[in-house]
Amino acid sequence: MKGHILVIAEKPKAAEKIANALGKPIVKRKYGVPYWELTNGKKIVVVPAAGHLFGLAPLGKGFPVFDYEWRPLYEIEKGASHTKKYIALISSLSPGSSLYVNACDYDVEGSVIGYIIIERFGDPRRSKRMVFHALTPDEIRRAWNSLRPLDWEMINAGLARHELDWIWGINVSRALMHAYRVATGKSKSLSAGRVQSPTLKEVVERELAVQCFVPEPYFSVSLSAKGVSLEPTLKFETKDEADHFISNCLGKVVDVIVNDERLSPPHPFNLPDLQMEAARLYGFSPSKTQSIAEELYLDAYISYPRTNSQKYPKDLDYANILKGIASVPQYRPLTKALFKETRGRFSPNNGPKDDPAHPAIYPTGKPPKNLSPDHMKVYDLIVRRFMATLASESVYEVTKVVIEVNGQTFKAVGRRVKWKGWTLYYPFSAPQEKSLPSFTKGESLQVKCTRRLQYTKPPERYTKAKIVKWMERVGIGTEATRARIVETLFKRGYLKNVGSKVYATDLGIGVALVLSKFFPEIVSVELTRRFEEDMKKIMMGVERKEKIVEEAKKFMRMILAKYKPHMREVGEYLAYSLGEMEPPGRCAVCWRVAEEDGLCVVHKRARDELYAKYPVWRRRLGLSFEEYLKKVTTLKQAGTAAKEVAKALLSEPTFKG
DNA sequence: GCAAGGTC
Ligand SMILES: [Zn+2]
Repeated sequence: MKGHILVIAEKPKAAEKIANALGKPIVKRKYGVPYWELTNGKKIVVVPAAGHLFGLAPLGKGFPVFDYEWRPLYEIEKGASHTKKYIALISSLSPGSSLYVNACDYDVEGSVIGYIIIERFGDPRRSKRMVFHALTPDEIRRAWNSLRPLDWEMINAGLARHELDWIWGINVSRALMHAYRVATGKSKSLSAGRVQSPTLKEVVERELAVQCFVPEPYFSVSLSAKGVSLEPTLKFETKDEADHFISNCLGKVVDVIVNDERLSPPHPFNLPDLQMEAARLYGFSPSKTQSIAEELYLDAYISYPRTNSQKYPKDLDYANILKGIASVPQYRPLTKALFKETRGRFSPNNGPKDDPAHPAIYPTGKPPKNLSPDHMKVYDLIVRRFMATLASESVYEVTKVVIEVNGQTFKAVGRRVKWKGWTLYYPFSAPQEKSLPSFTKGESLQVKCTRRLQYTKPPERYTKAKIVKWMERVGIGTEATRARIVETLFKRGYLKNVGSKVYATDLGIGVALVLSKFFPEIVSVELTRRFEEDMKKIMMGVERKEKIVEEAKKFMRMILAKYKPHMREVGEYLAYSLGEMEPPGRCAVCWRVAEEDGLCVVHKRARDELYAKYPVWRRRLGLSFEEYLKKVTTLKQAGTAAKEVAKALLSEPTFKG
């Protein structure tokens, strides 16, 4: 066969590794993009993509819209101008190729990235799929020697994912924007989607739970002996019950147990864990941590960061990486200790989580140079975590003193380090040490009992990092997209930050309510499960992509037909949420539109909570309803909406007279 | 102008 073989990689770094594994390449440049040429029996040209180079775009204007086509990303997306040079390079090197090899990551998106390129500039009939599970020389050569036919099942599953997300996202977004325009004559960027809308709903639900929260009173009794607090703290419903307990506070030490507690090293970092730790320790937002990690990766300090894996690659050269790390003075004592305790035999504490295309995050060993303080913080987390995953268990001597008071057992716990193990390298999640005074088995002692009137706390608000973690837990979005989608919700004005805490705005609450009513599917994580099942069917060959997409269009037409008569009503509701229009029937407490009993959704929920919690307060504290409402208005634990309703009720004639 | 998904 004449002509060269064109190998298409997903990104420049992968292209370079593939070329180096297949022979002795010469690196060339065209349009500012590197590519690699080599001879291995035949002439091989390895070219990089930069992720997706093409995307779906509508054919024609209007709403609803069901016609679309694949177009170059730089034509349809702001901020994608860099893709132009990659497309130019690939289109210029494609003619005359005898074979096209899709060597993108082995997942559905990689299959789509390579396929669209081949379909545009090459020929699917003269194409192969290269399947590798790590970018190591051996694995790449193995994959090269067993090229597979084009993977139509994965391609079609991936194309279906793109089309389904587009059909749902674009149409429901336009449904919101058109409603707003019908009502106000103005235009505004509003959006909805399979991933962002369930996330918005979750944060809005938390917002309402906090705003409407009415605490419950209880009496706590905390115990201490010899100045050490005992666990657990007791909770009583009434003062009498608590007083009954503290009337006799004589304790007896029934046991003193000394045990070794062994703590396993942490798992290797995947992106969500890194984002969580950087947020916990340094207050970094997930998108900030991600962009720093991406820059460290592009400068070759760390491996690929957009991964869910908690497993290092099989034949990673740990010793070599550690030698590189040792060139930084502050790490040298640590690498030395690690070589000593492992005797150079490294076995990481790999975790359970996997990724179809990339291993866990690890440092490459390249000595850091001129890193900004923030880059250094993320780099430091990655290096220390890497060493900790290779280190031994840490061992604590744990002393448990069991004390009986009034027939109930309590304990005081002391903790002392016996062997630091992994906490030497990664001290950020080491348990606190605590020393105890001496207790003797059989000893009688006076226990100090303190009774306090306390109030239950509202649920905690999300931080950006916790939202990303929630998305991961319920299985929506990917490592590459979660942080960005959270930022999108902020950009739309649906969410805002107060300090590090996330609040839903009135617009966010309004959009979530509208979507829940008219497009309940899009605010549910179940839509993602349905997409996944559809993709599985396509991959197994039991269903055709065309049929799945047609069904989605049919369903969308149906729900949009039901929605259309309500457009003005929805648009006005959004305008009320933005404070741009005055609702005809206002909430008795705020400016929102009244839904029921003269109250908006928020204040109605707060009122229901107030009525539901009163019996508890009457029983426990013997308060009248009026006394209860007055008390609620003074509590910091109570939500703002709950306080507002309590004040409104107090100003009613019943209480005034 | 809107999604979610890649990656610079
Ligand atoms: Zn209200």
